[in-house]
Amino acid sequence: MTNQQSKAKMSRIFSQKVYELLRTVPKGKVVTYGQLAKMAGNAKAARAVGMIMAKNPNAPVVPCHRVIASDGSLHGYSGEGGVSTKKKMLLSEGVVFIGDKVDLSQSVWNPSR
DNA sequence: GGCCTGACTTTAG
DNA sequence: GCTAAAGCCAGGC
Repeated sequence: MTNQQSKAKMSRIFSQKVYELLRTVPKGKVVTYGQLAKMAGNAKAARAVGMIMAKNPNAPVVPCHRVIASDGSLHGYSGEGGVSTKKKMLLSEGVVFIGDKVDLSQSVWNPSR
């Protein structure tokens, strides 16, 4: 899938694309809202992405806990324990944390790889 | 069809 | 370095 997953996903709505992209994020890696938004089609739709995650209709199939802010800090988590649990899960997956933030230098997911 | 909300991001003070 | 405000987008009512 070197290319943009084809135009098949293009037909899908923004939220659907976000779910698909997030689902492709490997364990131990995280992605920022802005990154997801850009991959979904709109780099400025980071807010919309957050709202979609908040609704999280695909909770079990979408690792929403792998989505973090642009600076690596975690934000509201609708799950149990909130961001605390979110951070814990990421740590369990191998994500490197620096204090309360994620080490973007190592744990940020790159679609190129 | 229009207004409000929200898990964001960036720039300025 | 931290806090505050403005801007942009999609979804829900």
